[in-house]
Amino acid sequence: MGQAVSDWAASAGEALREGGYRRGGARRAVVELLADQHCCLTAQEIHDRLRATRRGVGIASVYRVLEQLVQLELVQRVEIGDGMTRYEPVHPDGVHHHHHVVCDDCGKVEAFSDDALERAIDSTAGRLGYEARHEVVLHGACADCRS
Amino acid sequence: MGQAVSDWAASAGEALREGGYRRGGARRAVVELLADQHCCLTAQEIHDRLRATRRGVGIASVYRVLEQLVQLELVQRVEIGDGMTRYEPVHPDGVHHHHHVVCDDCGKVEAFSDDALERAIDSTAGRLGYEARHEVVLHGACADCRS
DNA sequence: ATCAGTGCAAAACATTTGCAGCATG
DNA sequence: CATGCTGCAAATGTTTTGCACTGAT
Repeated sequence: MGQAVSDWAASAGEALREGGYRRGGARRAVVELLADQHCCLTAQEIHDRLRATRRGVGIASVYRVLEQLVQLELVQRVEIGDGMTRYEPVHPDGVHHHHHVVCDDCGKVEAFSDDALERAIDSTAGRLGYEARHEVVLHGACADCRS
Repeated sequence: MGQAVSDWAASAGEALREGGYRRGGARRAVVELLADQHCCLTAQEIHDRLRATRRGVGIASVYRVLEQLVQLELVQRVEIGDGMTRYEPVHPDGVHHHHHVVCDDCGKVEAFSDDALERAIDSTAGRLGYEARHEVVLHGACADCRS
């Protein structure tokens, strides 16, 4: 995982530089935090973690940086239906590509991946004439909540 | 389509009656509007259409009725990543079950369905121990926006 | 030095809730 | 005629924006 993490931080840094962005403190802090994540975080969670571990970053800057990263396709939005948008790094070449299962009782979010599902989605997207990124969200009750 | 539409309105009416709900004007208006839809609408769109075509229904009532219908599993929420929740009727036995493709340029939302994709999702959900409802959203650029 | 980047506070939205009056069963 | 339903307005929670100041190049 260390490899992919630093890969992402490196690509992100390069893309930002090429985009003409400066390496301000807030942007760097958000990128570094995201590089350590493998699953999605809300803007508020990012804000809280940054306040806890290093110089705090204003929530407005968190949103601004996330928006820029989404535009550069370095980060993708994930919506699981609880009114808050989550964000997670997108690794090049689909590495670490995954989807999410949400427990509608306790709100827990887990990641999963499945090759057969990916193939089915690719073939469907092709049929529709979209070469597209995609998002699958499963909703149900997790093992803990069913017991 | 006429068949499924009236089926849904009928099931909805019955479920609401059994749930002990009264047939107030706002609830009836929202159910009737939804019965004519095959794809998802935002609360605001529902509010606007009701104001245009019949006695207006307060936006608060629109949200209240939608919440009740979601609880009764007559309606499901759809999140396509633009900050607004959409709602669409759920037909019994998975009839008319579908997913959504969103054009990230113009915002157009289209429905699609694909049996192979459904089978892949069912099998994946089973493997994860979730018997779950699911939602697939494809994001890309539509034919119009690419030309 | 310049101009992008940042934090704060205020604004803008989507959604929810309190409440007093209305209407269904 | 009692209680659920409704609309309005206010509250809430998330995300965006205005603005003056800071800091990277």
